[in-house]
Parts: sequence; structure tokens; C-alpha cells
Amino acid sequence: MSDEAVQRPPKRVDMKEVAEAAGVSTATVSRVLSQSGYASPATRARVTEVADRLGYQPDSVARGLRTRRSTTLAILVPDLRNPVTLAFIRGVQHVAQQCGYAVVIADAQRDAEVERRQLALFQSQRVAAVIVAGMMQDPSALSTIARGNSLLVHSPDAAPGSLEGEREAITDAVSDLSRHRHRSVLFISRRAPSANAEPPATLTEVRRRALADASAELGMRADQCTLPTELSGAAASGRLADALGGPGGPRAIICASHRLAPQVLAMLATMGWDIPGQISFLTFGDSEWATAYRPALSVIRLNRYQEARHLTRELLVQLGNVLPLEEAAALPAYVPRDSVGDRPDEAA
Amino acid sequence: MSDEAVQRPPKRVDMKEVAEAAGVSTATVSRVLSQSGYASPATRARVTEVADRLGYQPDSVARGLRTRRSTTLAILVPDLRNPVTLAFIRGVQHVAQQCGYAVVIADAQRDAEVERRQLALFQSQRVAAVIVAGMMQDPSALSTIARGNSLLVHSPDAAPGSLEGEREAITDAVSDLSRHRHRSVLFISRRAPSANAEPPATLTEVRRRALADASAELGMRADQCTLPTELSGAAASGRLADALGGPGGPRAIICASHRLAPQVLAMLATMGWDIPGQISFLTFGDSEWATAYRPALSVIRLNRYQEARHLTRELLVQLGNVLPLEEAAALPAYVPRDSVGDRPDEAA
DNA sequence: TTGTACGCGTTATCAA
DNA sequence: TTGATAACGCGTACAA
Repeated sequence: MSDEAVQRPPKRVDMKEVAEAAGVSTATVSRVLSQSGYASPATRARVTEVADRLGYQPDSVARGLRTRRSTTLAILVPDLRNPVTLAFIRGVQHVAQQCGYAVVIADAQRDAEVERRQLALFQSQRVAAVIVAGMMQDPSALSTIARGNSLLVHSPDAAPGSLEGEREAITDAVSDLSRHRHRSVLFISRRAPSANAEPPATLTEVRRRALADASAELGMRADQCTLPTELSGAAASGRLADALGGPGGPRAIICASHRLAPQVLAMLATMGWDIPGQISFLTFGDSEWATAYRPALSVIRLNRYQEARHLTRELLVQLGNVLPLEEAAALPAYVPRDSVGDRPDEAA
Repeated sequence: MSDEAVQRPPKRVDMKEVAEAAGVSTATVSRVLSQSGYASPATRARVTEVADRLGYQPDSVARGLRTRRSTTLAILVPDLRNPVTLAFIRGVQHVAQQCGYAVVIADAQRDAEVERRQLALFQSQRVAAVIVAGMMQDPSALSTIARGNSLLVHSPDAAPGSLEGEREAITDAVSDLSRHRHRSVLFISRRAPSANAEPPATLTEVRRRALADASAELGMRADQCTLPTELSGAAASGRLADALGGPGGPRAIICASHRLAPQVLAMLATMGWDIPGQISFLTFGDSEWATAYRPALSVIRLNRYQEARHLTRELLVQLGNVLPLEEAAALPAYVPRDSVGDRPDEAA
């Protein structure tokens, strides 16, 4: 419809032009517009009037070069296919735009090489900070950034209360399963467990261990089922069936990520399992789909939006900005709905 | 470790440093590293070797100032809560990173003022282009951008085959309903129809009209139901019940956006309607949840990812980049699944 | 209170 | 094939 390509030579309004039009020097214009330094009320008024009459826009590229600091935050997303990253991006962007910061974003596509190159691009852009929205493919690449420049690096896992809260929520979830007479849990993820890595290299691994701990405390067994992305539908269903096993097998499922949930649900449906009659189902992450699904899905809510807001606020404060106080971020929580039921063979 | 060492930002490797270490001038370094201009193979090798031994990263801020052009694309998202924008962002980012472009993103939050300020920020950042990922709150704000600089402005509606393809998909969907003996369709959206606006101001409005046209051609009636966000659950259910009316009312529902779908589905479920036994259900946009839902939902697939790729490729070519050819973007299409059934009272 | 002059890191011009 | 030098637009000591 509207495809406007204006190739005309752009006449950007210069600070010099503003200075001449206002009958002052560029230094005065700079002082007035950057709110720092002295200027008489008269000239101040005249300069601002002239500036926005001419439609002057300060060139943040030149400013960045001169001041050696930028007002750009970078987000490195390990995998943009993950829908929860949208909430995270929103949170960062909202706080950033409140302070006049720009937000640049890059998708690492779960590829260490891409990840490395995007970090290098951020560095070359001189961004004020890099926010890593999850576990990196190669965490050592961050040291390059930290060494090479004055960038700050934050990871969402560094958000206070995030992982701790998640542990509590997981315990609540497992307790609920225990209350429904489940004696074992099946954790479904895309990638196989890496028992020896310390610290855990992925968020999924963190959750897996937290789940194992919580289960152990309640005397429950925690089984694993790995469903790699490359697995075909039939193969995946077969593997899931194996994991559920015979009459003694686990009848409580916890999905490692929200992305995985619809696929597992579809499999269970085609295999003829009834939720919550025969299988109890839980997943990490919440959405309106989880609420709309029948039965409504019990979830471990994460609230990545508030998490991102909190994290970005801390970051901007560290960068010397002043922000109004804000209520504490909502912690992760177990949200019981209708997808958890009594284990059938253990029912009274 | 002394305080000074911690506080002081690490020194960036300069082009000057590289020049000195390689025994040449900065001009030569520039020529070698920017791939333009002559240099003897010997010095070329020496310079590149020294450059990455010292870990030199070109400062794109300074480069941007000098060359007066940036390698940053901007995406203005009307409302980042809309999940389909994630696919769009991914598409832009993937093509951009292929050409070494950065992607900066802003959420207009459906607020004309925020929208205006974010555009101004883009302009001040001297981005190479602004991509508007949907209908703007105030389209006239774009003229400011176009006038103020050499930015290109593209709207996703400008993607070839997008809206046209959508019309065809809508016709296919309505035909399917007609085949199932439906004589009227209920279009559910968040905002009320604006019959007089020309051209239509929102994507929803475009779809509404396309649906009206397709229905008219097949001799069907197109009803409207508006469910504003601020409506409470009970009020929304009441309004939906009214729209469905008595025995003669519409029994085919089309959701204007994917975001709306889970909410409407939840309402229908609590109201006791059976899909597809009593109600046929369609929605714009596809996802794994639509497939996992029982019954699996028939959808009008949009493929915003391919659309964004295509659009960004065109943009970068216009900016003077060379890109390898790529298969044509997948067009929107009607994907029939299990949520459309015969109209009960008209069944043979 | 305001103006002058310099430098941020890079590329483009021109002379050697 | 290379090097010296002038900008790009802005912020900021320092002088007036």
C-alpha cells in the first residue's frame, strides 16, 4: 500500500544552523538543549523556540562519539523462537524508552558463531549494556565484551528472586502432585540432562535439578524424557509412550518450557490419554492459551515482563540514570488450575 | 586490585594503535579493513594480522558519523503485546544480521505520543530505515521521518502478496463455512468497525471488509461482535451470547486476531458451546497451540516471518546491499482443521 | 553568561 | 601504493 522511498538529498538541520538562526554560538545551543550549563532565560527561550521551529533533532551518533557513551541497550536473545522472549523484550523496551534509551536486539539462533558475531556487533555499536535474555551458547564470549569495553552484562538469571522464586514454585507444584497421590514425575525437555556441568549451562538444566531436589524431598521419583526438535512426530510419540511405561510408570508430566507444551499436549491427545483423569499435566510459563485449554493448564508462572523491567531498571540506575521507585516484581508462582488430578491407580 | 583499575573503563583498541603496530598510517588501516581502496598484499596481510591480534573492533559510531550512513534498521511495533510481532522481528533480524545490520526496536504501545517520540528517537539515531510492523496510530507522523532524513519507510502491508493473499485465504475460509451450510458469520474483534475511514486504519478493519466482501459474494451475512480489552469476563461473555442470539443466529465465528482466540475459546467453553458440533470456529494467525487445541483449530495462516524476511530483503537491496536470491515468501492461506463443522440446524 | 577552539575515531581527498 | 590532513556533528574546558 504505502511504500514511500524518499531518495531526496536529506537536509538535516544542523546545530550550526540553529545557532545562526538564533544569533548565538553552537556552544550555547548545546548547553541549552542538553540541559547542562548556564544560559540566560532569554536566550534559552529563543534557542528552544528556533530549535523546534526548524525541527532540529540532535544527532546522537555525533553525540555518542563525543561523549564516548551511548544511550542504547542491547538484548542478546539465545533463541527468538521462544515466545516468552517477547514479554522480556517488552519489559526492557518499556523501561528503556522511559529514559530515552534505544533497544537493539539480536537473535543468536542457538548458534555459538552467530552469538559471537552479534556480541561483536554490539561492541562495535558501543552499546551501553548487553542484556543476555537467557543462557548463552558460549558464556565465555561474554568476557570479551566485558574486557573490551565499559559495557555492563546482565543475565536474567541475575534478577533477584527469579531463580529462587522458581525453586519455590517448583516445590509447590511437586507438593500438589504429591497431594494427588503421585509418586513419580516425568520431566520433558528438548535436550538431554548434563549431570556433570557446573554451573548448569541451560535454564532447562536448572529447572531439572530444582525438580529433582523437590522430588527427592517429598520422596518422589523424577524421570526424564528428551524430545529433540529433530524428532518426527511418530518417533516423539513413541518415546513419550516409553517414558510413561506400563501401569507403574509416571502419570505426572512437567514440560520444561511453554514452547514444548502444545506439542506434548497434541501427542497425549492423539495417544488417547485423558487429562487430568489419567495424566496430570504441568508446564513452565503461562499464557492465555494455557487458560483456554480444556482442561485449563496448571502452570509455573514466570512473569518475564516484570523480571525484565526490574533488571533493566537496575541496569539504568547503574548507568547513572534516576528512575522513580516501582513496586517489586511479581515472583514466579505455581498456578494450579484443572490439569492436575489424582493418580488413578492410587485413588482411594 | 585497586579501585582505579576497577572503575576505569578498559581502553578500546584504536585504529591508530593498529596503524602504529603495523608500521603504517591510519588511512592504510582504514582502506584494508573496509575492503575499499588499494593496498599491497604484503601490508594488507600485516594489517589484518595485527588488527585481530590486538582484537581491534571498528567503531561504528565514528564510522557512522563520517560516512553519514548507518547500518541499523529500526522496527516500530504498534503493540508489542501482539505475539505475531515476534515472528516479524525474527524475520527482520535474520536478514539484517546476514548483512551486518543491527536492529533496533521500539514499542509504540498503541499510543500516538509514544509512537511519535520513538520515531524521533530513530531519526536521531540516524537509522538506515524504519520498518513499521503494522498499522500506525498516527500515520502522518511518518512524513516527518521521510522529510527529515533519507530513511526509507516500509509497512508490512507493502509486502507483495500479503493483503491480496489474505483476501484469497479469507474467501477460502468463508467458502468452507458455506460448504458446511453456514449462512452467516460472526466476526469478533477488539475495536468497533469504522465504516467511513478510507483507507482502513487498522489491519482488523481490512480483514473485516474483506470478510464482508467474501460473505456478500457467497450470499452470507456478516455480523460483528466487539469485545474491548477493558470488558470484564462476564460482560464479554454476555455480549458474545447476544451476538450468537437465538436459534437463527450465526454459528460460525472468526476471530480477528490470534491474541483474541484463546479468550473467545475459553468463553465458549464455559458457556457450554461445543466445537465443532454447535459452533464453527476460525481465527487469523497460526501457532502450535492452534494445532494442539482439541478440536484442532482451522486458521488463516499468515506467516509473518517470511513476510518480514521478504520485506527486509527488498529494503536492504534498496540500501545498496547485494543478497543471494531466495525462494518466494509463503503466501497466507486457509488451513482447514477440525474446528469447522456443519451448521446443526441446517444439517440434512 | 557566552564564544572560541579542540578532539572523539573514522573515512575521503589529494598529493607524494 | 601510501601518508598527511580535513572534515563529520557535537560537547566542553577555558577564555572573554
